[in-house]
Amino acid sequence: MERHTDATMSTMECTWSEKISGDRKRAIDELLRGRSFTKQLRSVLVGEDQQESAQDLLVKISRSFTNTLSILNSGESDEAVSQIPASGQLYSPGWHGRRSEESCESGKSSTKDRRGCYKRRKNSQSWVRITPNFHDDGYAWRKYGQKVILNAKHQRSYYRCTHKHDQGCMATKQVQMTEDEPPKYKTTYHGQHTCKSMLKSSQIMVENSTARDSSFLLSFESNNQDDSNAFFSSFPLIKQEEEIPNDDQEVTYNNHTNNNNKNNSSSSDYLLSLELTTFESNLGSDHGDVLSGVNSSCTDSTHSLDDMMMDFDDVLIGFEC
DNA sequence: TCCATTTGACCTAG
DNA sequence: CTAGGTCAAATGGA
Repeated sequence: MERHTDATMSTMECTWSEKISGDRKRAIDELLRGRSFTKQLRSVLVGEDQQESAQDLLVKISRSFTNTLSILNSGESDEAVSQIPASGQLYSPGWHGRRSEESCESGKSSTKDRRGCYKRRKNSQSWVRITPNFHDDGYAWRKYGQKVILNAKHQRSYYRCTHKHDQGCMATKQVQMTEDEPPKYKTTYHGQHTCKSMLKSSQIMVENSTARDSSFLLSFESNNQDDSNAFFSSFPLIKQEEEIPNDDQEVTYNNHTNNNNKNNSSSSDYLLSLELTTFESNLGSDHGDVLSGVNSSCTDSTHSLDDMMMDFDDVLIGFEC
């Protein structure tokens, strides 16, 4: 509440529904752009269009979806605050990455009293990586905690991005040694890096390509059906993983929800994630056989590009209606 | 002095 | 109520 900027204050005069419809239109525009880029990409992939590289188009598509999600997130209710700050606010001084203050705001004021004030990320996106040795993913991490975990032999370490405070980067990770023999390191990533020191994202690609590890598991998790962010936020990472053919690596996409019955809901977000997951999987050579079918509808990874475009169109139609 | 890590307290979700 | 996630004071190393 106190976090409203002047700009948002001024917009409060217009009705909520007006704002929603404006955001909705912008979101649709973004999606339409994405669709256009996707069609171009299809042309590139089938050899009709040599002017633009598939990689450039992928970047554009990814950006389009990110913009869309930012728009949609910024239009959400006060209750549902985006995990991904809208682009314009990313490095604003007022944004410290902690949304939880609202829950602690009432009555308490001293900084000491605010210890532990946070909201546990119940629905945030996460992906897991298991490596035989401690994995340096190239980002600057700072350890902020360590806990003994029930039924686990080893403690779990908690890391956040070093740039959390100066750039509001909300990426965190947890590292825990498994009880395997030999022990492995299970790293669970939460959130995406929004900091500018993404200097090493290319390094991540290189690391993966060199793949000194005989194998690792990478699974993307979204525990919330609304959390389409999860999928899109990991977009760049998925792309990087997919780009380098590596027979040894095992990639598993998880799009599981806590409630099975939620799968029955024909949420557009969910559909979009599914189809694009399939789409991505088909992009990088033959990963079709690697894609483990967490979702039954996803096991058929042999859609033609046209089929996927049709599905994509359907989704957009759903949005427009 | 600065910065990263350690560690116990604190808070929330389940 | 408990387990897990986060905070921040204390501590240590460069």
